[in-house]
Amino acid sequence: MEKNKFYITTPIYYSNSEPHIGTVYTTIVADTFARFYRLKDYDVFFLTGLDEHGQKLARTAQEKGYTPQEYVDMMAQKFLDTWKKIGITNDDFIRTTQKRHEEVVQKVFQKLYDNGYLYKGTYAGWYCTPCETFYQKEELHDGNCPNCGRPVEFLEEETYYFKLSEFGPALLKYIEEHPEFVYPESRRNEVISFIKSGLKDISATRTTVKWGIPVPFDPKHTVYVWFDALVNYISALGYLSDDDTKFRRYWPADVHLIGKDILRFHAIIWPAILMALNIPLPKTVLAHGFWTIKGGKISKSKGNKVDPHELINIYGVDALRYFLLREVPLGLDGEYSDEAFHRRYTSDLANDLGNLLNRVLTVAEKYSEGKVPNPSEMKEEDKALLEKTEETAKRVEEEMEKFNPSSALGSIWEVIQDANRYIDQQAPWNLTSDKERLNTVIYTLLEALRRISILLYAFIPDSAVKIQEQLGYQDPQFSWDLIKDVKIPVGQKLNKGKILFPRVERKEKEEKEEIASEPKITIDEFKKIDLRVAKVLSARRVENSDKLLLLEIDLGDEKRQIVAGIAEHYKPEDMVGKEIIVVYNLQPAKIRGYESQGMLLAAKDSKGRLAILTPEKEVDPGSKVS
RNA sequence: GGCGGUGUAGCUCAGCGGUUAGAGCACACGGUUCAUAACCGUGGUGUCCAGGGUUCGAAUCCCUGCACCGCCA
Repeated sequence: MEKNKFYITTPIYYSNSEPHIGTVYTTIVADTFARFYRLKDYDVFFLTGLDEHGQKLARTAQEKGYTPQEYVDMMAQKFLDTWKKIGITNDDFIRTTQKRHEEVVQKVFQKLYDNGYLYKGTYAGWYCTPCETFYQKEELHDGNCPNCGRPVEFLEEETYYFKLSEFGPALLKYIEEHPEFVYPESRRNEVISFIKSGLKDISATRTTVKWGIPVPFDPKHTVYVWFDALVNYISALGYLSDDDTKFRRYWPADVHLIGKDILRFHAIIWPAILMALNIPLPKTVLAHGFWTIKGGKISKSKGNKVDPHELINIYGVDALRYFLLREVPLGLDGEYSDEAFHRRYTSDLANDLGNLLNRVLTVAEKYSEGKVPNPSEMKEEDKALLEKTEETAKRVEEEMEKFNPSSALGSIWEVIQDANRYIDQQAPWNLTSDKERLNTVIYTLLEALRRISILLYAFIPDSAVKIQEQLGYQDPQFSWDLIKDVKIPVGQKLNKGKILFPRVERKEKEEKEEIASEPKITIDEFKKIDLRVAKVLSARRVENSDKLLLLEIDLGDEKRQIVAGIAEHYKPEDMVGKEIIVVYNLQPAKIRGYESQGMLLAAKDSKGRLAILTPEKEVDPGSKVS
């Protein structure tokens, strides 16, 4: 009988920036599902890759002094290195600059054109040259760019549209008939209400972007990156190419794992393209949440990023995998904190699991010569522990089918807790006068650990392997069937090794940084900070934010806008006309969609009162502060 | 502004019409010594956001308000 297949994808990541906690999260989750279904003997195909086209990327490459191709090659290596380090078991790595991909995109594009799903039109909008972005009239702020506040110009560009508007009813019908198509349900509702609000045709080519795939029937156009990127899911399988065996074998995808930010592309536009191509839709689009830090989004401009490499260096790959998979149910946002990470590591991995392995092997070393002992008849409590592992296997399967690795891990930890309880209750160290019973207890524990290692394999593979090695397996064996059928061989020599999850002393680093007071800086370092007096010309609240004000300020020779987190303390009208102190040479940052070109200085006391710094008497705007 | 979600123990969350509201972590006490100061047991705390309604009965259903979040415009 032919094996069941399981095709899972991650989005292809934009190679503009290096792997970060978000991309690492997505990839680890996908890897866990891939490993899990391989354990269950499915024929798994796990795809990830990179999105390497687009204007933004070409510009970044240029800024860094590379050709676009050199730059994406370099970035691809960084991604591959990271995936290797984390133990990602992808079966292919698609890059949109690969010929195999470009050819398929062109063929797909041609096919859609031939079938009448693409038509030539013009794209009209207000264009902000510095931001290289089109806006619709409603998006503008007082007629200016909502991003940088600068004037925009009305432009028209020739483009080919994809007839998305035709697919609304068919998509709705499909989603209603396939409740598992979008997951979790809250996202499904979002998709439905978006479709019901009416779909518009969507621009699918650009004439101004050169770093992209040329449109075969009109080469002055390139295919818009979103289209280019989506096709990766079938181009990697060889759709419309000479050898399409993989496409025939694996399509449709079982799971497109994505972040919630790209839900519309995957749950609306991509299915519409597939319908236009007359090929089946993916079974499930699974949208996960974001990681936040102290309630805010993780972003470079806030400087609150989490460095996955650093966590791996301190705690190990499996700790990172475990934390990301366990801490938060898939689909919800999760709050990252070093404390939470450390707590998970210490209490779950070190205390519960690592310590269990360690104490069992010590007992075996002391009381059964470091070998798997020969058990005599098992009592109820022995059988109960082993049966629990089988029940847990079923529960893990159920939870994974519901896309909930967090709960799956929760149930595995119940077995680990049971095993800890079992060893306490049986107290093998008190059984030295009853050798038969002692051997049975030790055997039961070793066998339970063997089973636990298989339960854990998809989630924390390195540790699962290490557990089996310590149980004396030369060549660790992982297969879901082995949870019940096979028993650990009597007489097998155990191989107690290093502590699985050694305790990590936290705080050292941070305490040094925080408590050892702030380091002194030199006068030269201080001089790097350019402080200026500015006069507030206008102020208004930033929409959807209680804390932010958008200030337009006069710096003598120039005007700037800054975003300041003072709205809870100052009303916009109070600010107008005030002179403030700003950091003039601060790297601009985008906050809530607005570019902040500086930072104002203010003092906050422990009671939460906030006071803005202002010159003691009026001086000309633009004056330097020193 | 529209649609949707969330608000439960110090923290993270489960429960979503029916006995005295639960789990993990944290905390306290006890046990244990095989173990990574680990493990096991016991224990407490909750105006279940606020107000109103439906019901024999509501954390659970309905309405209103507040707060936060998401999607859209």
